[in-house]
Amino acid sequence: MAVRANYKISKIPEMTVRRLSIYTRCLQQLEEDGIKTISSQELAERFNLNSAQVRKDLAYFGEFGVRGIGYYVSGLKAELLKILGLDREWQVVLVGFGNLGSALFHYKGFERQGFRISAIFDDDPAKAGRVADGIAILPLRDLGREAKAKTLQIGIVAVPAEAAQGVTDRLVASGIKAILNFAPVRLKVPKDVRLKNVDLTIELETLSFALAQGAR
Amino acid sequence: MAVRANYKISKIPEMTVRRLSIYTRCLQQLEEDGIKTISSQELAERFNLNSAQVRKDLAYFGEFGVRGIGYYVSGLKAELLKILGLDREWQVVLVGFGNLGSALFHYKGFERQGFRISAIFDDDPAKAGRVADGIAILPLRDLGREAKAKTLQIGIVAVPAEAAQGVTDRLVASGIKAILNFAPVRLKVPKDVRLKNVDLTIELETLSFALAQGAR
DNA sequence: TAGATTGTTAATCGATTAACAATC
DNA sequence: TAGATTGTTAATCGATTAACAATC
Repeated sequence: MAVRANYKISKIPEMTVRRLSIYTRCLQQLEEDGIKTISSQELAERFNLNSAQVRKDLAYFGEFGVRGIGYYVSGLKAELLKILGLDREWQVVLVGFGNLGSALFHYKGFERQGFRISAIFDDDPAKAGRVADGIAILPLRDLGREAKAKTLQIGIVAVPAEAAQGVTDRLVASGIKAILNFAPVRLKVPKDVRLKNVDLTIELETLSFALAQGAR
Repeated sequence: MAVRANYKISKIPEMTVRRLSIYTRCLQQLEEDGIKTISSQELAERFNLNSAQVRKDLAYFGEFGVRGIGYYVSGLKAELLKILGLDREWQVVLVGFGNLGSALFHYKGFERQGFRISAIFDDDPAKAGRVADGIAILPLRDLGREAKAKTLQIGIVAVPAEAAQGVTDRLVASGIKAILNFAPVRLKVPKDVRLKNVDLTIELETLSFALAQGAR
C-alpha cells in the first residue's frame, strides 16, 4: 500500500508519463459516467495497450489496485492527478503573441487542467501595451519583475526561431524551470530546466513521408 | 550507390523519420552557409546524437556518403527532401477555424516546407461563408466536392473533441489518407489512413509532472 | 599510400509483453 | 472457497551504440 517516495524522476520513462495523462483523462470520463472500478485489462483495451504496461506504469508510483477487483476509478484518478501535478494550479507565462501565441492563449484545454496563462510578453510595439482578456501584454524587460510577482512556473515560447534562444535565456534568468517550446530550434537550457519541444512542421512531415513512400 | 527501393514503410522507425526532418533543416542551413560536406560525426554533434545513429538512419534509404569524406551537403539535402516528400507541394485541408485553426492557417512554417492550406471548413455559421486570406471558409458538406477539385491530401483536425470523430469520418470518406489531429481524443481511422496526434495538453503535463516531482 | 569516414555487424541498453505467484 | 486481477519477475523485442572492415 505504501507509495514509494524515493524514485528518481529521471527513471520514469517519458512514455510512461504521457500514458498516465491519457489514463487520467479516461478515468475522469469513467467517473462522470458513474463507473466505480476498472481493471488494467479494460483500461488497456481503450487505447490498444497491453494490460501489463498499464500495471507497470502505475507500479512506478505505488500500489493503487486491489487484486481481484482492479482499480477504484475516483481513487486512482486522484492519485494520478497528484502525480502529474494536476491537483494544483500552474502559473504559465506566454512569450510571443503572434498567431500561434494568441491561439494558445485562447485555447480552452489548458485552463481546464489547471494551466493558467497569467502573463504575456511580446516586444512588438503594436502588441506590447494591449490587453488580452484582462491580461496585459508586456515588453520582455518586465519579465523578471512579473515572474516574481506572479510566481510564474512554466514558460511557453511562441516566437520566431531567431528570437527563441534569447527569450529562453530570459525565462531561465527569471527563474522559470520548465519551458514548452514551439520554435523549430534546439534550445540550450541549464540541466535543471525542463524543456519540451513541439515542432508542428515535423508532425506534418511524418505524414508527407508516409504519403510519399506509399505513392511508390 | 544504388538506393534500396523495396523497404517497407512500416519498417522505418518513427524516430528515424523525425530525425531525418531535423537533418534536413540542418543541411538547408549548412548549404546557405556555403558548407560543402559534413561527416556523420559533425551532424550528430549538433543534436547530441550518436554518429552511428545518423549513418543508420540514412542507411535505411541508401548509400549517400563517401568514405573518407562524409556527405555532400546539397546532394544529401536533395535526397532527404525527396524521401520526406518535401520536393513537392501538398494540398492541406484545415477543418475548424477557431483559435487553434486560424493560428495554424497563419503559421508561416507550413507553407515554407510546401504544405499549402488550400481549403478551410467550419460549420459555425459565423465563419462559414467568410474568406481568410483568399481561401473561402466552407461548410463541411462541401468537403467531398472540394477534396476532388483541389486534390486535397492531408487533413488537419482542429475542432473540439466532441466533433473530431465526425470530422475525421468525413475526411476519410472524401479520400484523405493522412490526418493531423489536434483534438484530445483517440480517433478511429481505416488502417490505410495515417494518423498523427498532437496533444498540447499532454505536452504541458509532462512539464507539470517534472515540476511536481522535483518539488518533493 | 596514410588518414578519414563510411556502411554494417555485433553488443548493449531500455521498453514492452508474457507469465505467474500473491491475494482480494 | 473459487474466480479475478493485481504487482512483479523473466522473456522478448526493438532501438541505440560500439566496433571495424571496406574504401574513398
